[in-house]
Amino acid sequence: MLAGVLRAHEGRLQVLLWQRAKPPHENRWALPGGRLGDDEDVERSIRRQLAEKVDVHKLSHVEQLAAFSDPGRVPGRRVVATAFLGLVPSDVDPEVPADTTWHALDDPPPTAFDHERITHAARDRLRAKLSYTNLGFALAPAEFTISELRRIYSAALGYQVAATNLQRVLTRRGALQPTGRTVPAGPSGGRPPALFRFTSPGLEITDPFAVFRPPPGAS
Amino acid sequence: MLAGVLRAHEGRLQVLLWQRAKPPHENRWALPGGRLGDDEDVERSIRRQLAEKVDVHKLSHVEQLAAFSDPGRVPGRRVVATAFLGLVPSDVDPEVPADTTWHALDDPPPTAFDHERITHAARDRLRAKLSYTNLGFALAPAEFTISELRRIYSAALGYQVAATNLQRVLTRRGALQPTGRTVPAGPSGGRPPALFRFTSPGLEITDPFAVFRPPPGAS
DNA sequence: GCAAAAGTGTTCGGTATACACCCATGC
DNA sequence: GCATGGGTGTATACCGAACACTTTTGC
Repeated sequence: MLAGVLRAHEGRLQVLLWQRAKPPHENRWALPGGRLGDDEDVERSIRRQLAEKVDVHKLSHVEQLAAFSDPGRVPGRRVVATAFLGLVPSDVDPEVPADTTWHALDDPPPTAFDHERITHAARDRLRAKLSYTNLGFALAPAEFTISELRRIYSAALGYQVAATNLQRVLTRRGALQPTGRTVPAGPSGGRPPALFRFTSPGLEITDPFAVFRPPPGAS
Repeated sequence: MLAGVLRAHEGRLQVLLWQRAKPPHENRWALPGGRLGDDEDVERSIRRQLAEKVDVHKLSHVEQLAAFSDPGRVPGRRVVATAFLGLVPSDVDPEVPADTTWHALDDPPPTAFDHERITHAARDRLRAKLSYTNLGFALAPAEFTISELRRIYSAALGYQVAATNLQRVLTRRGALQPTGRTVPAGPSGGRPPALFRFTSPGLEITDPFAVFRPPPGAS
């Protein structure tokens, strides 16, 4: 039970890590997680584990990645880890324990065990789903300007996306809604940006990439 | 450790099930699987388990689906199952034990535990990947006509796909290659069909559905 | 007025689909 | 020759990317 908890912050993607105080891999940085309890399924369990590091209510999305099971992944008796992707909106800065901090994904500290691989799996899942779902809602504040959203998507994807197309694509898919309100312009002037929100608070597939599509009438 | 082993057969999608001889869920049909050994990772383990039911060499593809962990999914002590999708080409008919047979997915027998849910997860994964990868290679024989491939895709997807578009899309993506050879026409005449093969023997993403694409120069 | 930032209109290229048409065989 | 199934050419619709242009503010 391990989670790669990610957020977009200051133009970069960050992952939540805690520093191990004891061997093995003393002082290395590890993903939060813990053992599965007898009366919970894996998703409930990882949310419980994460509650100790991040306020659960700050977690905007959690999903299962895969089981990591290489017999040599940790020293000693083999441990199978079910890995998760967790997301935190960019406008909340949850309280975290003293041993725990955010680290830029592109400048990682020394990590424990196979946790860097798991972090990469989390990042790759996020990037893929940003393209064909409305998963951006989990990284963005409840309301935001297109510029802010552009920064978030650019940080998460690792390259610049154009605000024009971002707005158009998400709007056409019905994922984005104007609130009708605007926000004052910045210090250097400019037109005051409009505020938008995501239409749905939950994960939806907005681009059913299905080629070989079923005939329009079919279910 | 459970696997939904699927194949396309006679226009339908089938799953490999064995009939339980003992309680719980006596006489119900279950997915093949078993316990994880200490010295193997989950993928190696499921291949070993499946070797008892299906000749491993007949398995054209295996991939992890997810962990199923509901505390009530099996009676008694909770068991976490890591589920897999397995695929068998349509031209091989592996020897299977006496208690084991293929069942049409759209006409399932009484199944044990949550195995029908897992079967559906396997089917959904297959359908999704047929659209944006070359995964068809795992369902098709090594060489095939477009008509045969059309039948396989139609069976797997659950609706009719047009041979014209199937050929064109897979060819444009570079997934399909003509062998240059043809096969005699059928009993009712007609032009002798050409034989094709898949370009790559392994899974490749042929349609990077990425919207918000990176600038062409980027990695 | 001018610079700056936001947002819209328009064009273009690529891809999937639909459908008409041509091809090669058995009888 | 004709029916049958295989394969190609062409037209259409849609979507995302790029870029020019307009709008609205601060100074």
